[in-house]
Formats: sequence, C-alpha cells, structure tokens
Amino acid sequence: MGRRPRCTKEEMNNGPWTAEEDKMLTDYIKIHGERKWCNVARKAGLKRCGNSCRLRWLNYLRPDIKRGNISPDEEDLIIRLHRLLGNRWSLIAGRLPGRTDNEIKNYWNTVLRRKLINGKQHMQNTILRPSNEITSSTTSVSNGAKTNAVKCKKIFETSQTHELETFGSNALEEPSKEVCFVNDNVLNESKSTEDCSQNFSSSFNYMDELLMSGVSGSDFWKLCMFYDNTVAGCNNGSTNDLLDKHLP
DNA sequence: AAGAAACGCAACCGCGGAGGG
DNA sequence: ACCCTCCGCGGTTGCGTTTCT
Repeated sequence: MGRRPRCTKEEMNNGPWTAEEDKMLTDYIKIHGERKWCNVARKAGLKRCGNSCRLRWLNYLRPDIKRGNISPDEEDLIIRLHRLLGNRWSLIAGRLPGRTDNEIKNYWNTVLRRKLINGKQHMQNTILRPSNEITSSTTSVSNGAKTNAVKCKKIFETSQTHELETFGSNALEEPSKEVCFVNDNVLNESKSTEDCSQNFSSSFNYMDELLMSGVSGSDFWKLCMFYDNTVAGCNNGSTNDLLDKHLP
C-alpha cells in the first residue's frame, strides 16, 4: 500500500523560502495559474515539492492575502465559527476574506487558546470562590446569577459529550467549552441555559449538515445570524457588523 | 548583559478523498 | 476493481524573535 514520499529529500530544497524562490513561483503562477503543483514546482525551476509550492503560494504569496493583526471583529468571528465548525480551519478561513487556514489555525493555537483558558480560569476563580472571598467589585452579583453561572458550566460539560459523539473528532474538545465562558453571557439571567444548550447541540448538527452539503456563502451568513439571534443569544453586536458586511 | 523561557509563525508531515488510467 | 497521482486538510515541529529573570 504505502504512499510514495511526496518528494525525495535529496536534491530538494527544504526550509524557509528565499526571495528568489518566491519570485520564481509567483511569476510562474501569474502566467500559468495555480494547477498541477508538481508541474509548477518542476516547470518553474524550483527544487521544491509541489505541496511545498502550494503551501507557500496559499499561505504567503497569494496577492489577496491580508497581512497584519487579526482585528477584534475577526477574532470574535473566528471564535464563533470555531464553535460552529470545530477545527475545520479551511472552512473558517473561507469566511474570513484574506485570511488563510494556516494563519487562523496558528492564531487559535497560540492567542485564542490561551485567552480562552485564561478566561475560563478567571471565571472559575470568580464563580467558584466562596462568597466571603469575593472582592468588592463582584459582591454586587446576585446569588441567582452565580448559580446560573455554575449551572452553565455543568451544562456545557455535559452537552460537550454529545457534541463529541456527533462530531466524531476531538475538534470541540476544550475550545467549545471555553468559548461558552467567554462569549455567552454567563451571568446573564435573561435566557435559560438549558434552552441554549439544547438548541446549540441540535443546531450544531444542522449547521454541520448544511456546511457539508455546500451551503452558499450568503446562506451561511444568514445561518450565522440566525444562530446568534435565536440560539446563542449572546452576540455582542460587533460581529454582526462584520457579518453584515458579507451579506449580499 | 546574558541566559532561559515563552511566543509566533512558516513550513513540513501524514492522512484521506477524488479522479484518471 | 485496482493502483497511482494529485490535492487539500489538520496536526505538529522547528526556529527566529521577544520577553522575562
């Protein structure tokens, strides 16, 4: 069976791309387009394997790539798309013009994962601490609100099991649980957390099916809006602004 | 100032699916 | 039906840079 190595190590360049290689690849693709990456590598005179060329083009050289920091709106969108899609970075990237799956994946694995973990720890410290330890800034939170917050944690830990079963991967392991703490209004008593959880589980499967079946771009955004307005009930407005920009 | 630790990101790896011969 | 190649994806690694001690 065994797969043939994608490229033989000897006679192939590895490691960082040089400016000269970048130019050779860019020039070739400008003329011939981005197909048959193995041919691209060979015909462009690059001592690189096709996949290496492909990655370099898609993640770095493509003209429509957006450079620079991820904006807060984009960050929020990534978090919410990750909640819907799990680790399907290419799908997430497809909804963020100019951003690559690799960039989003890196951003998630570094910045967001840490932020969310810190957020979770902060929430746990705040919520689970005995009332006599809570500082003056948090004493105004009612007992009811605290109860809801603790309940929220339990619910999402439980529903997570179901999500994992339906999703069939580790895609939603920690992140989905953590995101709830950051994005959902944990201390907001206006919406039943049970409803939220149940709807989330079912809507997740629905979204998944739609995405797998190739839902159109505009429909996707409408679904996001639908999800935010009816299921999560925890949007903060800024992301909807971003979503609006992508609606037809 | 120097070494250690943490961080950020480009690049690589390995797998699975699609499609052609 | 089978094999092979190509492509795309998610996970992981390596290394340069920045921050901390």
